Amino acid sequence: MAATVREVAQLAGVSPSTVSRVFTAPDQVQEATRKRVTDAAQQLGYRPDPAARTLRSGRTESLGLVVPDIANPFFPPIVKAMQARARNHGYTLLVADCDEREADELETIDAIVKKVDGLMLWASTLSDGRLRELAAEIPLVLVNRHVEGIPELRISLTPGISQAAEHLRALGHTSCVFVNCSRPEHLRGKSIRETFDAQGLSVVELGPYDPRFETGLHAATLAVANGATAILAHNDLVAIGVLHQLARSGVDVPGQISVIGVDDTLLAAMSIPALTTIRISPQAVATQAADLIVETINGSAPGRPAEVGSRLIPRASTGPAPHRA
Amino acid sequence: MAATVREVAQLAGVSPSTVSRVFTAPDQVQEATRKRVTDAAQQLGYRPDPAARTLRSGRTESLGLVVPDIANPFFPPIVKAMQARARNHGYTLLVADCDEREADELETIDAIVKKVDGLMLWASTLSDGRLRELAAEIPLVLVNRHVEGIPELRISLTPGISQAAEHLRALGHTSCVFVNCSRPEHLRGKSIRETFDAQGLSVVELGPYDPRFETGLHAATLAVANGATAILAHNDLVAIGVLHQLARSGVDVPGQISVIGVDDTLLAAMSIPALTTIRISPQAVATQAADLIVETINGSAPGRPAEVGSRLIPRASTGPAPHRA
DNA sequence: GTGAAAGCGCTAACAT
DNA sequence: ATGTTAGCGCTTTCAC
Repeated sequence: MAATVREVAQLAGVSPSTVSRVFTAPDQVQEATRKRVTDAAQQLGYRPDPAARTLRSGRTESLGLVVPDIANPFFPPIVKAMQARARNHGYTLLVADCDEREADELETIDAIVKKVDGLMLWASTLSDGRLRELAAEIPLVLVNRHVEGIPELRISLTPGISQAAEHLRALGHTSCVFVNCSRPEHLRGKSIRETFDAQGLSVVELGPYDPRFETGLHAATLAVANGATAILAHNDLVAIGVLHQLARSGVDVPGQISVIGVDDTLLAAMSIPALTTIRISPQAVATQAADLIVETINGSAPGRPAEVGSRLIPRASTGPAPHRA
Repeated sequence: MAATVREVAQLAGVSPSTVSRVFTAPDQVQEATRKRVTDAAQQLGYRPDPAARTLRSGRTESLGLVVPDIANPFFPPIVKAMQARARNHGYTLLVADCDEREADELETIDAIVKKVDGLMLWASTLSDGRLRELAAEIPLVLVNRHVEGIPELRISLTPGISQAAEHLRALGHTSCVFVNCSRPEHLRGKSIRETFDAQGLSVVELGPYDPRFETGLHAATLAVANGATAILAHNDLVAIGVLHQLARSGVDVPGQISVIGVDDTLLAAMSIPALTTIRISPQAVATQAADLIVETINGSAPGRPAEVGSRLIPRASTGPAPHRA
């Protein structure tokens, strides 16, 4: 069961190095020899020991991903896709949840740095300095965070926001509310204001709040009081909160108010009415991030940041603006 | 940065063994010596190398969890809680998604067996024989699967189902439909029939289907044609499908039909109307599974299977049965 | 309570 | 194309 290279080598009548080669560089060993080794390995149930391999070679064949909250429905599809992509590259994915807390993030990273060949940090809360230190220690990729000199995957909501603005304008809306739950430095608010302005839509920004269901409840009331006919929420979760509050208040969606979310989590497709939302492709994000970290590990990372876009998924929660009373 | 025990030892004026002890059995070394070592380690930024440690000690300090589909909203809260619990025990959690396919499950397990000290398999599709082989190779815990002689965590829906039956009876329902998506050997159907019978509720079983949203759409139509006043769905996802179809057909929930789900995923709390569901506590599941695998690793596993229960979470999708026409 | 010595299983450098 | 040799960084006897 716990066979070693040496035992396999002996049974196959070759040296340990040859056995090693069969598993790491098969084309360096002759067909016939390779077969003998493979057979011997099979017979003994040999599996290379990753720890020994790592110790000797310095490679773990693992990639680390640190996310703020894996219970956030946005992440599981990304994790799933990334795991598949990592495996294509020959890596195992090690996912760590740091529970949205900075102290935990450091601890979480510490717990896995030495176990992986590269690290992907999602919206890291660490300081620029710490991140630079980290990048000096291990190949690093930042998602949704910019630090000069560190490889980065940017998720751009701009296309989706433009499409949302066009969509709303085409439906005759003029007065919108944006429920903001980003930290100010993210500028999501600014970008939305500019885009909507360009389409001749007025936007009142609410917040910043926490990106929670209850925020949606609260914001819906404010938006109604405000006389808005369209609400763009920070994400699907908040949008669902908005939907709930509107349903509770007897406000018809989309008859009286249109609602748009962000992320296209499964919540969106399954709400009633189904939620119009801005989709960020989990596959695209996962693939790009994985590819980028692998390139970084190989020293072949391109200088410019990778980027994934977004697009509007129109569903039933948006419709024509109501006629003026 | 990449300091070793030897360097730390030298700086602290002690032997490598002492440095090792400071990190693995601190109470075996004197206060003063320990302090010298800790300081030296700090100064050099020393972190023990997990690969070397594993190679020498045979312990990886990691736990593996294999789930059928991490994008299923049932799992992320469990993964999150389990990661926290594992960390409490001093372990890192390695999660692997096998995409509901048996071939992938073997491959997935293979990819991580040698990297963990113990393995938790969720609803494994492997044969009893394979699982026994695996259990001989590595400490193993099965969740939602029974193989004689292998430690097991059982998730019992019985309490939740009883409560659901009582709940429906109290509301005056008599004619129910159960949308089954389990494989027959799971006996979920049988257990529900017996429990509902005992409460004097008639149950028509539909299926088995796949546990998908669309199944709910389809089942809703059948249930209505059937004249049922209550629908118990295989899980929340299916229940939401039912809700959608009913909304589309103008059937009022809970006015005309009551709907109950299973799992209490975030979909349940967020549907409109909010879904009455049978909750399985992710914390309980995660904690029990993690504790069980740790006990198994330590050779202190109890003989009898661990079990976590369930309970009904009444929300807005259930109400009094309509009066007979 | 601390040190010296050995070696976990593998791969990389070098030799052939 | 294959073998020989050495050693990755750590923990674990076994002495003292």
